[in-house]
Amino acid sequence: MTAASLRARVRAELTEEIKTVARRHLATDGANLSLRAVAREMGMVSSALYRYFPNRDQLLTALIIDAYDALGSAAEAGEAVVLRTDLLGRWLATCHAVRDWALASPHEYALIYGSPVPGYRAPQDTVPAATRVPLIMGAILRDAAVGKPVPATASLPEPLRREVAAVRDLAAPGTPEEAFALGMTAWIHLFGAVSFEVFGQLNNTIDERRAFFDYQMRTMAALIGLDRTPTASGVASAV
Amino acid sequence: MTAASLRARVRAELTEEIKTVARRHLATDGANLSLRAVAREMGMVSSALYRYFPNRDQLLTALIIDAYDALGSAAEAGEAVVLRTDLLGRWLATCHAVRDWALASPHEYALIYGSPVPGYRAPQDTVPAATRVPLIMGAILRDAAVGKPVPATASLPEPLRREVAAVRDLAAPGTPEEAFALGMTAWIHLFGAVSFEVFGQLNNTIDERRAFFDYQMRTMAALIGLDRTPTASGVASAV
DNA sequence: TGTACATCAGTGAACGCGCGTTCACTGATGTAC
DNA sequence: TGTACATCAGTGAACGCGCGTTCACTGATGTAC
Repeated sequence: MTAASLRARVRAELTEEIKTVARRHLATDGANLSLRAVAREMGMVSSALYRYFPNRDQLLTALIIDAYDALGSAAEAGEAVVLRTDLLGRWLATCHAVRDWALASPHEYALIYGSPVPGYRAPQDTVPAATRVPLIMGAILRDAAVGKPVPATASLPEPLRREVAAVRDLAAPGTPEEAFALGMTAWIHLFGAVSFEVFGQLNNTIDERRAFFDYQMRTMAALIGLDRTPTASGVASAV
Repeated sequence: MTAASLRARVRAELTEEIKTVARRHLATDGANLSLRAVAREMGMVSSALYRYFPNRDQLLTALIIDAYDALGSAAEAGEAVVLRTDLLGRWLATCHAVRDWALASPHEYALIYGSPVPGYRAPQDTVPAATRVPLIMGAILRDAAVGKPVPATASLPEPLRREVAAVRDLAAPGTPEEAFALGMTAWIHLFGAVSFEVFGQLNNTIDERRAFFDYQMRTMAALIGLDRTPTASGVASAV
């Protein structure tokens, strides 16, 4: 390792540390994170942070991308462990991994799925990280669609059907629009259920959070026609 | 009207005006609303606001209660117009009223269904206003349940079943747990779908927002077994 | 009805904080010859 | 290998703001006798 790469390495480590400290501050300050507080905690003068991030918004953007990536990795890891033929298991594993991550990192979850930060506009760089969870679900949908009839659904008016088809082509090519539209509904439900729980809407109502979530995800799985395929023996339990 | 009640009346009007101005400021400041900015816009000195609200948190609380009430009124008004026997129509009318209100008042919506405000803890006074929408849905569920068999659902483990039953007793007494659990799922989906749209998760994905929402709500309505009852002729269109 | 007193709304100054960002600078680390 | 120069990280002061809340006060409105 040359001396030059040592400096680069220190820089990379400090950049990571700034983000770690900032992540912790999300808990107290929410999205109106204080650069000065972060600098203080790092034992630096506030202006020093400008060597690492050009301004507050870009630090926020970095945190957002990291959050999407952490969530995506957690979901991918959870899903990867399940037998490929166990579609229901893969589905539930994905959903529970999303929920588990959100409960463990509620403020990062709020950053990406909560109310938009006033005055902040997320740049396009967040997109690839943000699509990781939808892509997992798309893959499951595609596997589920092979050799199945087109499901009966509520009607999809023509312009909507075209938009659904466009998304389908990215996430689950070959899947019928009807099946994919149900899949998008389940995807929205997943985040709706997690947000409800993480943001406190279930307080004083349901304490059996995990069971309730599992019930909902199974309900949606049934809606999109997932089940444990009987040809696979010794199916891994996903939950 | 006596002179005393005149003073009281002016006070009530100013209290309303403060809230109206504060509501407008939610758009720029989000939940970290500035009292000084509100006072400035009212042409008052900031300390004068303390004659009307003891502190910033209580002003926020008042805004939250008002938001829940506005949403509740909108939903009740939308639903009330539909023929009582048209259960699907009542359901869709409620859902669309919620969505319409949220799109018209996105920052107030964020205040009540977005990420929690760091450092703010909502007091119990918000509860009655917050339950208005669930109560409408409960009434529809109850009407839908009469004379129908218990629906088949994913399993409800015993402790969860008991909690669902407790909520059911408040919102839709007499409804089977299975039907009510599906109803709660649909309720969560409603707010999940609205949040997704209002918080921008559908950007660059689906532009046919209303059609997509309608599709989803119909899908959930089918899940809980709602349909237009054939005995009612001349059913009012809810959407 | 008139007057003395109490209530209340709004003022203005102050306390004690906070913030993001810029800028000229020092001194250490790395590079090229 | 040694030296001159360039790059870079971090400092500290400053700019120009912002904030919630308290407090003693003035003057108008309302109440009781």
